[in-house]
Amino acid sequence: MLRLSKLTDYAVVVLIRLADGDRACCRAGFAEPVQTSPGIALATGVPEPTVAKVLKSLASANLVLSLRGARGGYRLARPLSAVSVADVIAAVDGPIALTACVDGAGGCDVQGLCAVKGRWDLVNDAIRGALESISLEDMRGALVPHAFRLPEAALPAIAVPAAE
Amino acid sequence: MLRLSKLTDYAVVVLIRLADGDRACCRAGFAEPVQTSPGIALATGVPEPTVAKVLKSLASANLVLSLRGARGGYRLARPLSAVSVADVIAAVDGPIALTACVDGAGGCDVQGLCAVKGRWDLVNDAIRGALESISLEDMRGALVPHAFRLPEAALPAIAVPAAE
DNA sequence: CAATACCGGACTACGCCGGTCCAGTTACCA
DNA sequence: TGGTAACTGGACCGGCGTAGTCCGGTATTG
Repeated sequence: MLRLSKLTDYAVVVLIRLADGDRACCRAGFAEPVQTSPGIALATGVPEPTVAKVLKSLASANLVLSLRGARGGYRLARPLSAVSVADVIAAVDGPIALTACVDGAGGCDVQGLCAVKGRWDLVNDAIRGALESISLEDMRGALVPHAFRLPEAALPAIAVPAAE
Repeated sequence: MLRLSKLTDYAVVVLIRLADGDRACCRAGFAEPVQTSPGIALATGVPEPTVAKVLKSLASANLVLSLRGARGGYRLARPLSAVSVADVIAAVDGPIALTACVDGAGGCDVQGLCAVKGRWDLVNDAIRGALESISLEDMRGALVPHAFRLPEAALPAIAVPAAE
């Protein structure tokens, strides 16, 4: 089914929340507009420990910046438009690869007979390309029916090809 | 990690084997150039029950044709060039979808707050497109240095299944 | 100094996938 | 006509990875 981990889904939600919150909630206006894990958990409905876990992964991948100590929190390292879905997946789920065959590790026990060895690379590259071409800004879009949107029209309707 | 099930990998191997075997081994020349699961298992190194399982899925999806009874076996329904990777994945792993969110089933418990609901569709479509643009013929390519050219040991064995 | 909040682990439970097996059915062949 | 080979559809079980939680540690603020 080509499953994507649920953590990645959460990561996208959190990142978008981080972007929207930057200028509309929490500590906006301060020198450091950061948001805390509990705050994001509250806003998104995702369990707080899970939010913290996701944030840690994102911080390790330098997708978000962290400030420790009291009054600390997280902040986007880059605008959403500069973050691709591939970046998020790589940060949360590790490198993008469809099969165990692709990594050099000799996991394939029938290598001598495998007729497609190395050919998944073709598929991997295609998927990677597709994933890298979509930014979180694209995913934010104009979708939320209620509750999550800010009055300001500062969100330019990104070019979504033939949406609903 | 965007994992692709190992069964799908096997399915590709089996399908390519099925194509190559059509004109090079087993019962080529007969009215019905079919190959049996045991034969394919022997040729590919994949455990026979697993091969059978994969073949069953492929048959259900009409990617291969089956002939029951003695002297029965499997045969490609379409040339490899007419089978996309997406077809194989859909046959073995079910419909292509990255998250549980996409299917209407109310699996998402924080739907009211989910800021990206429906936006994974964008990613799904991109990946589906990438997958559909690659055929098994592309994956077969000219990759095998010399392993699969059916020169010696492997082929005679499958030509005579009784030699097991 | 105390409170807050990130950091980096480890740890556990659940669900799904990989792999196997069995009974039943169909078709060829002697 | 009976035996055999092979597909068919299902159930079954073990292993692994993910989801989710928790704890001790550290840094910063007030």
